Amino acid sequence: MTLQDRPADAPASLDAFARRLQDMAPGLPKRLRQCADHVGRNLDRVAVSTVADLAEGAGVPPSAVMRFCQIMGFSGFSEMQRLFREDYGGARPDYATRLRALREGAGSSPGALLAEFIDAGRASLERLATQANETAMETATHRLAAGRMIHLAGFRRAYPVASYMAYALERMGVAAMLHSGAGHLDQSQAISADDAVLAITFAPYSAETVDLVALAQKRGARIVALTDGVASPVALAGVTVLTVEEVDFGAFRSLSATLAVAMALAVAIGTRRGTV
Amino acid sequence: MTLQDRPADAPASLDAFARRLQDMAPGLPKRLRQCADHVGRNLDRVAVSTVADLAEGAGVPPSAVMRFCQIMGFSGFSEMQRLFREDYGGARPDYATRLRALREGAGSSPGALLAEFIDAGRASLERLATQANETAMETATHRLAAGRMIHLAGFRRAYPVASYMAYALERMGVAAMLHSGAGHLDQSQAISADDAVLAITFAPYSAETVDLVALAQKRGARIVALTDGVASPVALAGVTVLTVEEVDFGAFRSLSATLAVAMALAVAIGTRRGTV
DNA sequence: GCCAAAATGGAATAAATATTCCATGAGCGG
DNA sequence: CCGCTCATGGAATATTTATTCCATTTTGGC
Repeated sequence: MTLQDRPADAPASLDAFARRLQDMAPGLPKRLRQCADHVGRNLDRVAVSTVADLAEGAGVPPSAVMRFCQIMGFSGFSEMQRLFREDYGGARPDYATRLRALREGAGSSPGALLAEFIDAGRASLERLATQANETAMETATHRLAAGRMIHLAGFRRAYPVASYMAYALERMGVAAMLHSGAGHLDQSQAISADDAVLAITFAPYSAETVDLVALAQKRGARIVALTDGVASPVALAGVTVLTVEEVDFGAFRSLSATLAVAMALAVAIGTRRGTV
Repeated sequence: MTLQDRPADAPASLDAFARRLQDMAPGLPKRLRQCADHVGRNLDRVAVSTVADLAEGAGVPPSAVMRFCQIMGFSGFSEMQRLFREDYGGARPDYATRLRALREGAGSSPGALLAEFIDAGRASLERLATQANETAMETATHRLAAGRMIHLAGFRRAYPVASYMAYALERMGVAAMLHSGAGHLDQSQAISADDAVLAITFAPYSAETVDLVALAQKRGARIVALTDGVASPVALAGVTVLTVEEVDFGAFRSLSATLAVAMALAVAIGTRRGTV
């Protein structure tokens, strides 16, 4: 790889750009490597930066940045920047502005609180997008779809998630049982080796859920856990673990990310079962 | 208002900018008015546009844009753009890139579905931020907090929202009753004139919720409805209506925005009751 | 309908920014 | 250690972009 052999074509999208960056970065000489690293870590600034800005950020002279643009397949910096400016979907500034306005209210005014919850929800979703483990979700889908029926366990703050999933699965004709704890009946006896269990729980983990997972494991059921990862007590051997980090606001957790995972699972299961 | 008397100081934030735009726009002559309108409707493009771009978009010559920048209090376009570029928190390109990558999978792969749900959730939250009615939320908070206890009604897909609210209110020591329909008991008899009712329902509106609201109205209870606005059957006389538009993905609705409103209400009520 | 004040458009100029080029230095194989 | 190739930095240049200025048009008051 030398500076002579540059790709003939420019990346046509930010994805293509990211891919090419990944491809080329390892074989690049020092200065160009610095450019690649800096650009990679500051993709959002490219649209609003000058050559000089980027050069300074990367600790290289402007001419190095120019060379970098060229080996990436662009005629120069301007062409590269055009890609970033066009693709830039926009941070919906109306949204941002409005959010600030809402937040201006007194600390406990409904508007200010709403702004916080909106922000927590959005942050959770964005984090989920970057952290989601597709492989784990594939595995989870297979295991849950393979069961005769699906047991849903989620109490306290996980209960809304479990109940929405129960609703979705029911709508798609997938047999599911929501373990609600209603009437203090011990529904866990219904779990058999043919079944699949989805346990949803977050710190502080409710004892009912942990017990239910232990029982299900003993019975030989397929188990998937939707939890917050860090040393979750349901992350036993043989359990497929899906982790979701939610952003809290005050004492209350946004459920946005958890719900997104739950719904994606539900629809994937429904599709796989061919019942939709 | 003439072009002579321009403000001495430049807005220091996008908020301040938006406020000033609002202030000044009405009294502006034709061309500058066009600039103001165009900029106001394209705040997200300012950071990545040139004077010529904006001028073309607004249908005015570049010099008009320059004058516009100056009457807004900036020394020129560059200074104004700097404000936009700095504030430009960024569309989290990692997030955007990752989302595209997820979506690349087959239509029903869990990853692709997850991307859709994440996007629907985020879109819902952003829309909520711009459309939320603070006054209505204030009113709703007062009415709900004033009741002896709060009845929560939400079935089918609204049930997760109602149940999370029940959880939150319980945690804050606010008396609340979740009308679950379990056991086919008619819990609605519990509603008295001293109470407040929060009805959560979306098209197709469940009959139970509509009936419950009608009964509560007859009993003289304070009623708040969290619904999707367009001719909702629970928007009766005397009912405080909070509208939330969710973005659907396929057959399933994101609950992100609805949950954000619900949680903001819950915490506002808890605070008002002084129990937190 | 005339006059003054304000607004406008476009061309001229200034400034910022991108891009090229080449002399120099570093690294590598023989 | 020499010679070759490739990488590098900086200065010179080209291009784009912002900004000013002023002649002309429009507007509003009398």
